[in-house]
Amino acid sequence: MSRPCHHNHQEPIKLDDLTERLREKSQKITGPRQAILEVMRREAHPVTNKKIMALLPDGVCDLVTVYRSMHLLEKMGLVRRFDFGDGAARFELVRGNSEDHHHHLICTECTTVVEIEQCFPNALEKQISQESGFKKLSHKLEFFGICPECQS
Amino acid sequence: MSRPCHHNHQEPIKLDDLTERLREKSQKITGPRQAILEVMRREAHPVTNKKIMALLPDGVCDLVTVYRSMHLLEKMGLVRRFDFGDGAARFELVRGNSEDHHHHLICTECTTVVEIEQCFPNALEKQISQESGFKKLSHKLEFFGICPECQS
DNA sequence: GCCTTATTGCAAATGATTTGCATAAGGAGG
DNA sequence: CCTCCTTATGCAAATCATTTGCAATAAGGC
Ligand SMILES: [Mn+2]
Ligand SMILES: [Mn+2]
Ligand SMILES: [Zn+2]
Ligand SMILES: [Zn+2]
Repeated sequence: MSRPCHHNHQEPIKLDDLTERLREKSQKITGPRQAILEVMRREAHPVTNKKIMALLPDGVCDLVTVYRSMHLLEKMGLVRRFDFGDGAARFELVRGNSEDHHHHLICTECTTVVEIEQCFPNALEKQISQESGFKKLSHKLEFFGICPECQS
Repeated sequence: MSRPCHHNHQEPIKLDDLTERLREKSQKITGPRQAILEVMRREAHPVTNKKIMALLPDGVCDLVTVYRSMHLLEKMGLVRRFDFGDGAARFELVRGNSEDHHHHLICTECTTVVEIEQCFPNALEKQISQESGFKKLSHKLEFFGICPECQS
């Protein structure tokens, strides 16, 4: 069983947040962008551009617009990009503190995804930074395995 | 400064290893495969197919053959695949115990690579396995940062 | 409403990786 | 060595995700 979720899954101010931040940069609040954010809010796990497109009401916009919008939302820090190792990028809405980050556990059989709260220990990352002389360390970490369903 | 390297960088039996394993599966010991392995032995860090192709003596083989060979070597456990987040797969020769694995620290400015010995704590991975019910856990982990050279 | 500027759609370009298929080259057996 | 069967390779073309160019369109400040 998994522990209580630490992420803030209900945060109704996201659309306003978008509006606000877009205005600051004199970017426009368009139908596609709002619709995409609506889709992202409903998703519990990272989704691909293609999937986002499919979840959008018919005719909202072109796939290219989804790509461009995700780049924008990523740059604005509203979504985060993940890589599950199949060639397609996935995005997840950033909820709560944008400093936080988390990882995933993906079933290699059925691609079921579980949100993971454990993270690479900060002390170890600091050690790596010191030993290497590198600054501004970050990491990409995802877990793979076989889910209960697929173990039969 | 980095610590003494724990990897077995001089292991002259690799080609025979290849020969042996290939024979077992009635696969052929071809020029391209031997040449590619020679290239891989000289590389300290993961390299892309394109780079391998460039490091090969002229006319050894086609890029497609490099792709196919790397798939084979990977399946045979002689090389391991890495993903540094730019769309190209990278491969590194497996030296020493094939159970071992390690990670990398990549400079986001100049793509300098440092081999990292720290790994995600086994205890934590076990905990994740128990909490999720997933089996056969593994993980993909790479670090990013700015190298000393690029910090100016 | 008007005007400037950002945004979109659509077609086409990219780049990495894969596939189809006819030809070439291993290597077991003689 | 020579033969034969099977695996490997080259080359061209196909895929797939993602990006770009450009003309047409929509936002939103005034
Ligand atoms: Mn998540
Ligand atoms: Mn390495
Ligand atoms: Zn599963
Ligand atoms: Zn650097």
